[in-house]
Amino acid sequence: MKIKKTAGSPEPNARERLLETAIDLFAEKGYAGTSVREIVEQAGVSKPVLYYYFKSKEGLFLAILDIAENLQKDLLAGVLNSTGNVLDRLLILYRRVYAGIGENRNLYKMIHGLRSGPPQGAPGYDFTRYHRHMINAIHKIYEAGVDGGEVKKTAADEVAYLVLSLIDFCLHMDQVQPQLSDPQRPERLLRLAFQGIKKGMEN
Amino acid sequence: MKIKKTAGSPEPNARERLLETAIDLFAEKGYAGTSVREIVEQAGVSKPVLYYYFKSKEGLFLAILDIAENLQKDLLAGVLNSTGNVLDRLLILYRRVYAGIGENRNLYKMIHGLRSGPPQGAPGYDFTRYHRHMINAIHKIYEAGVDGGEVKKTAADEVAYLVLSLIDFCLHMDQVQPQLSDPQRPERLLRLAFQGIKKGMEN
DNA sequence: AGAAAATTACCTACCGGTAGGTATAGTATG
DNA sequence: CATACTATACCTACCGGTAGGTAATTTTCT
Repeated sequence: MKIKKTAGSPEPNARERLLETAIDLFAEKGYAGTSVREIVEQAGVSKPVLYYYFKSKEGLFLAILDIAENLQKDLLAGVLNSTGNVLDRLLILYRRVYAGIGENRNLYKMIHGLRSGPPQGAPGYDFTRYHRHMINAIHKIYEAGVDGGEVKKTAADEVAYLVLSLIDFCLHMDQVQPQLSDPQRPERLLRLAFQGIKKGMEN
Repeated sequence: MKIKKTAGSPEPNARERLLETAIDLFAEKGYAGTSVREIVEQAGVSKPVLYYYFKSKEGLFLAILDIAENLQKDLLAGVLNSTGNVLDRLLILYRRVYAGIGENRNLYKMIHGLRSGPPQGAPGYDFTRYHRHMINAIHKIYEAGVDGGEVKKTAADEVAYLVLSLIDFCLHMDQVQPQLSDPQRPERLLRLAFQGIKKGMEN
């Protein structure tokens, strides 16, 4: 009983290749800017194969987004298992996210582009979910710090926005201006935000 | 005789209408997602009119970006004429930017989408210029504060990134999740960043 | 066990429709 | 009459999607 076809079969199957190729192309040129012809050509399959596995260009697109959301869910679940003080845990959050993005660069790039840009003819999809998941995670970490008396009790919401804003910004920089990017910057900005900018706050 | 447009011609001319319509559509659906047919139809002109004033879809696109950059240049020049302490001037910066965006919502939306997303088949254009202009302005404001002994001397660059990150983030929210947006948030976040998050930093 | 039927996984060739862009012929005004 | 502007009609290339077929595997029936 064969497990798969021709036991060797080292190359990923057509479905897998289509997903990977589509992620790359959508990330690079956007949804409307990428034709199914390009995708199937670069994936080395024929057009109906795409329509066989996903039933349309939109179906392929949505399958990719499904993968992405599961990745984020798993990642954040892992982060929330961490222990330590607020700053440490926020840094863990950032590092894991950063590492996750490094492993799926183009997937993140694609999401990022669609999250902040026009739909480009792509099917309706609520991209704010990724944002909400992040805010929720930061909120939980911060609340643990409030309970432990480590950080100010006030304005947990505001802090979540502040933290996410600088993480988001650094990831954005990394994406858009990699030559100016610096993986250490979020850590510095987080410390800066913790200590305050004003003179006399040197701690 | 045909009653076309009478001498007065109070309505914006075709060129103007094309620009406005294109901004709206590019903002809403992206560059690749918008066809020249849609643009000319909605602008109430025929296709060759577009090719007469701008010589291609790309030409129209670049003309819009030219307008946008001049708007930003003028706005930042005005902000740098302001006086006061660092926080006040940063708030002025934010408020002017926010007001400017309010007056040209779709123009900003279009830039924002292209700045953080894939080119969508749009002609090459360095969108990082907008970012650089902002960083420069914040930097100048902050340096004035350092000279006046108002803020920490260290890490002027980092502060510029911190400030821009939260302004950017709030504008992004305003764009992407207006229901969660709050024009007052940047002001609160700026104050929070100035004072620090850590307990004992209450000022 | 072995033939028949169904399912899986892919192909070539082509569809109607629309994309960006243009050739040509006007009209209005200085 | 020349320049600026606008309309009709049309071009080719490419778009997303499909019709119809096939080779190979798996399932069902006897």
